[in-house]
Amino acid sequence: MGKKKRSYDQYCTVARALDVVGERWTLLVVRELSTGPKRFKDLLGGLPGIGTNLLTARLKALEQEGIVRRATLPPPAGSNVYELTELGWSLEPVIVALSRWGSKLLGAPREEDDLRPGWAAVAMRSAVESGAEGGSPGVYEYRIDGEVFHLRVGDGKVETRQGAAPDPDLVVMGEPGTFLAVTSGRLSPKEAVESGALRVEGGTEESRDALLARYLTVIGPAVG
Amino acid sequence: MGKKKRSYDQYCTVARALDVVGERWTLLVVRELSTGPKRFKDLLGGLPGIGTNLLTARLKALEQEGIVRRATLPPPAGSNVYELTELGWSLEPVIVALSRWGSKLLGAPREEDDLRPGWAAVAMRSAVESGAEGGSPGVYEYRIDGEVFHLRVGDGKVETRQGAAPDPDLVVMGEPGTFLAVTSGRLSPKEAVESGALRVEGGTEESRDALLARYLTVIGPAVG
DNA sequence: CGGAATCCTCTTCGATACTG
DNA sequence: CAGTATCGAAGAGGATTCCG
Repeated sequence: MGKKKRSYDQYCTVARALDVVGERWTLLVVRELSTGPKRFKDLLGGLPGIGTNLLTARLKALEQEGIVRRATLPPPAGSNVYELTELGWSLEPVIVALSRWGSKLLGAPREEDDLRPGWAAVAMRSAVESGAEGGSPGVYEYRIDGEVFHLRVGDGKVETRQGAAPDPDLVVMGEPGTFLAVTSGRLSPKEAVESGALRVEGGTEESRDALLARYLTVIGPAVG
Repeated sequence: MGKKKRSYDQYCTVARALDVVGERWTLLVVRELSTGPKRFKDLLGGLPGIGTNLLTARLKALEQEGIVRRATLPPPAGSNVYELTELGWSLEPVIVALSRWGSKLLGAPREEDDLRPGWAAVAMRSAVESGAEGGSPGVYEYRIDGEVFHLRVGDGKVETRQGAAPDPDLVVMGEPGTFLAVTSGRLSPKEAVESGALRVEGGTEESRDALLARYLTVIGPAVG
């Protein structure tokens, strides 16, 4: 019994995209994988509220569409993980556009809201000025509530990945909520640093201010 | 009886965006309005398969979120229409990103697919090179299967609207399928014009080639 | 014309329990 | 750890009806 997938049946680029990634949870799975490969369990942790059956179903569908692929991490890890294919990575602009738009709506956290460091990392990636994609190259490490990410800007590309950077220009530390307050425009990066809500390390003592200045030209509120 | 809206309950910019526009049909309603205000009946026509009850529900939700507003067209039309608010228009990058990604997936039309001129117009808008948003200003009129749209590029903005342009630089005519073949990269604009699948008018006989050349620098396949 | 409301069926979702 | 299985609840789809 081939369960025919539900489709809008419209010969339209937008509808076709939504046929594939428009179902509930699907783009959030892509969001989780947009910082790097993850195990089933990690995905569950980053998607509170999804059922195991639904996550399985979404991953299976995404694999079938060529957006996600299963892989085994090189030793010594050796874990089975899910990762984005090239087609999957090409959804980045969609995630970024949604994140930038969502920044406008993001007020203060609500009582019932969950919050994960990875979500802050995704928001910070979308806060990189699109004009900066050509210039202002650099590698910035984020330590958010114990989890580590890095943002790499250069060669016309911007990427955020889980894990430490080999040799970051700058390290920025803080709570997830602080990073999100910055991307949503409720807190300026400058203020955040001055108040100590964000701590900055890296470079020599003399170069730190210059590095920070450069970093501040790269990021900005995602709103706008 | 406040039916509490379903939410991901994540303090995340992407999840917040999807809380608001992630439901089935919602972004397609926005797509329809992205070429200008429309009456309920026109929306139904542009969204084959949606029920009147569901369209009503989506419009009501969008209105409540401040994305859509009801308006009355100035005389002599006087129709009651739905139009995007400023917040609604700011969803353009999301529609464009989805359209560009969907262009990769769009093969030949399937048996069961519907096809509307407006969908081709949306795809053509997303095919405008992002680099062109600063330069190459111009107004291009599309006549697609009897319906008229125009694309305006300039001042760092790109917009497609229903209706004729007052004084277009160029008029391009053709079937919806042809426009979509161009945006999906299966047919080069140059070939389309040379084969007569797209007809071009406007300018003087001497300036037409220059205009067309300029137009071709503005658009390109949305894929990529 | 421009919706809103109702009814019924089907699919999808969400939560939990269970298994290799 | 990585999923399957199951089942009640919610949402979607389609038709039809009602209302101003």
